[in-house]
Amino acid sequence: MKLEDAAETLAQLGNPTRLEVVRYLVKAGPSGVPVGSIQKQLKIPASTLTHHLKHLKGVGLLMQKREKTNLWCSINFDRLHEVSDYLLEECCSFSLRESDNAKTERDAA
Amino acid sequence: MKLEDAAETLAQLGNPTRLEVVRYLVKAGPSGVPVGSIQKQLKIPASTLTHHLKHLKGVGLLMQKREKTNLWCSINFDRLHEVSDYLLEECCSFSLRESDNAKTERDAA
DNA sequence: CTGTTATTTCGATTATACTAGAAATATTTA
DNA sequence: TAAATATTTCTAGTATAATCGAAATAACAG
Repeated sequence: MKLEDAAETLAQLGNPTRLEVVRYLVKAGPSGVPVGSIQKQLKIPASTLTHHLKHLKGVGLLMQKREKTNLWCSINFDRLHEVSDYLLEECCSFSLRESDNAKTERDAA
Repeated sequence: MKLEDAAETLAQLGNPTRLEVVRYLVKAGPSGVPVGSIQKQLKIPASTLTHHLKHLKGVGLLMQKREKTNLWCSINFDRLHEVSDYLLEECCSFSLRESDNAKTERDAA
């Protein structure tokens, strides 16, 4: 994964409204949810939601599939994993050591 | 972790310059690196770098410690883990199922 | 076709972020 | 004190993003 792509994907996740949508889709699971359901459940104006869905789709986090008048949205779990993993690339040897230190510091505070 | 905090943290990671800095710090490990070294290595103008470091510190991703004229910067691994984990919260049951399917398909092949 | 529901486009407002040069402020060393 | 090095503040131009109402389009059901 290229840095530019990771940054762009993270930026899209870094909007409260979009992150809320992403979490809703994560919970909905692989079968997904229609746009309208997201809109009603999360109370996001339709035009605003469309705007954000476009962004999520643009970075490959969102998959869409039409069925009759409904457009079903589902999260791309692989893509989400990919960006999540990117953050911790090359840090594993440290993170183990750090967790111990950090825990000690937290407990002391 | 609250959604707003996660979004804000992800937003800060979603800038190419900052993500580059974060990765540099991740590789640098717990001991960290002085501001000036980041600046020279990544060729980021000093004022721009300070600006971005402030952002990273603001969301708790960056820790700083002064030593003589140098300000040492290190990544907060726990915080990084926290936000990374947040993205996949409540998706495990699905992702496992997905992985199993994938595995099954691989085994069958 | 006509009406109904679902979703998108348009357009405009408002706010916030990125960038970096120049000057200012530490902090140390001679 | 003076000079050297490290980092921050100030400032400002430019760009991009968030928001949402109203109107437009698309897809279907009768």
